[in-house]
Amino acid sequence: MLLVMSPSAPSPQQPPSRRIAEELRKRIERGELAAGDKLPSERALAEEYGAARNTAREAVRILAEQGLVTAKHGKGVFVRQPQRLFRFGSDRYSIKNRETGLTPFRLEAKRQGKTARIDVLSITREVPPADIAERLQVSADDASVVHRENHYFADDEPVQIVSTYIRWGEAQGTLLMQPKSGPNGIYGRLEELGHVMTRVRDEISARMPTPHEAALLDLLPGVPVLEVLHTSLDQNGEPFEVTRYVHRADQTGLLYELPVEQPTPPEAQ
Amino acid sequence: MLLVMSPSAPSPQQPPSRRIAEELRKRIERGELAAGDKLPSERALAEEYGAARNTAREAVRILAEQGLVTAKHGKGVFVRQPQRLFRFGSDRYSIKNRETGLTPFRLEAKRQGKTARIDVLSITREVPPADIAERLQVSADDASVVHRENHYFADDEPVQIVSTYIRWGEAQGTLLMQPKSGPNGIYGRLEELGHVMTRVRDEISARMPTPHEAALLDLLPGVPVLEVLHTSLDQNGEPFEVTRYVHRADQTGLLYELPVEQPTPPEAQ
DNA sequence: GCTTCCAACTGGCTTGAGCCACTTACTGGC
DNA sequence: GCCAGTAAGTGGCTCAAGCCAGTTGGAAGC
Repeated sequence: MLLVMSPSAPSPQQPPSRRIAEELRKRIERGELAAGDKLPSERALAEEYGAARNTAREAVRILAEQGLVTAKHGKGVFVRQPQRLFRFGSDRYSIKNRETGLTPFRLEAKRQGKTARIDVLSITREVPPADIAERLQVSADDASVVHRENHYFADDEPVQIVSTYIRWGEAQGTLLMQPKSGPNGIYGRLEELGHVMTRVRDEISARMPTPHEAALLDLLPGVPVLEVLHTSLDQNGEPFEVTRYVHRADQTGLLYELPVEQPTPPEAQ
Repeated sequence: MLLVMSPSAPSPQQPPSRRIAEELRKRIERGELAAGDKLPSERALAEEYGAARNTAREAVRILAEQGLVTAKHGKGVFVRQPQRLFRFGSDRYSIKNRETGLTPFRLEAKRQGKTARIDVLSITREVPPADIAERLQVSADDASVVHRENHYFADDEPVQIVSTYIRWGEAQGTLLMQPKSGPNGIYGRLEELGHVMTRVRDEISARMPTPHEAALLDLLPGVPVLEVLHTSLDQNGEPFEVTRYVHRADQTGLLYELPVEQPTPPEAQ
């Protein structure tokens, strides 16, 4: 039983909304529509492609989901500007940076000519989330940690949400419970408690934001977040502090520079 | 002129589709709908909330965009399973791993009980993209590099797209132009050329996939990608190889473990 | 028992209509 | 000159209806 194919339609039959989205994507990639340019209105697109407005609208939604364009209510749809990434380097943990008296965030902001702002949202004793408890080696059933939540801004735009967890037993009654944690910040206090930051472990993942995070970070549709689960290890290899960073991925990136372990001579340590 | 507010509606007036999406999200977070469970059908949701099917459908779309649920044509909409992350550790560059004879990817796959497959897609001389040329310190106007494109699979599921760039001048006529690049892979050959990998620099960002990447990686809506731009530096601090990794973020993560630079004693080296 | 077919379910996508909210520029009054 | 008002344009969102395409399970035929 043979079916004769219609001689037309050599393409794999895409639905109209996707076809329109792809056409627009090509126009953007070819530079016919540059960053910042306004796309034709939904009604204009509909007419141009002989489709309903909803179909044109769906095409725009697809592009927005890909992070290519941004709609502004009452104004139009615009090609998104590729943002200069705010890089968080692995030297942000470097102790020598403390000598400047600036936190790594303020340092990086200054380097990029932006003003930094850090809001201390809360400092509370809490029951830790499971992943935190596991890494900090504390109980996930008791209020075994202190949680410091900070929000970071560059030029008054929210950039990252930072949640730091420290053992309650160590923080209790110290400056670690205060917004102003003293010289060299919390790492200064933790060092006084006998924890010298010797190694760090950063676990990195990416995902779409929760609605709560999207609101806090002022995120547009189609922008994921970078999540870094950071563990500080002291001179004995013991974890003494765990921090969860949630970055907006359209404005921030990470940079790790590290030495490569060379092969050990046979039989030697 | 005073307006008397209707005594109801204390909430900030969310549109129905978002309200439905939020209700469903709460049901999932409360565990009433567990991972793998099937949501009510679009038609059922519409009736339940007294809305049109399109509105219920929009609610489901919002959840899919957040990566919470996945629609399967003809079957239904299901709560997404949190996947065990395939972790790429910073020791993947460690030379001591070469002793096993396994590439880091095969090693990690074995550790997780999965079968690894690596497809060599192409090995071609090319004009490098601007970001690559800058990092490899070659011309972005000539065909100055060799581009090796590989696709990595775990249990036959695509996991990452890897594009490695090497200087054409060094690769020309060597095993670096061959799919089987000999003992210890390309790093073995590059070492013979006098480049001992001494430091690495990884630049990490997250974004939504292009349609092309989404197809290659078999990505569902609402799943971002992790992009790692990796530069290998030799004993002289010179870059000799740059690789772009594109990971699917729902199944992979990165792990960096590194020593913290201690403060240098004043005036000493 | 086996297979084939079909009905009823699922999501995928489009249509065309309508109302709302935000933005902009122009117009008219003062 | 200034300001208020308005009209026209934009996206945001919903509706009701319809057809298509996978999926599933049971009924009918062999």
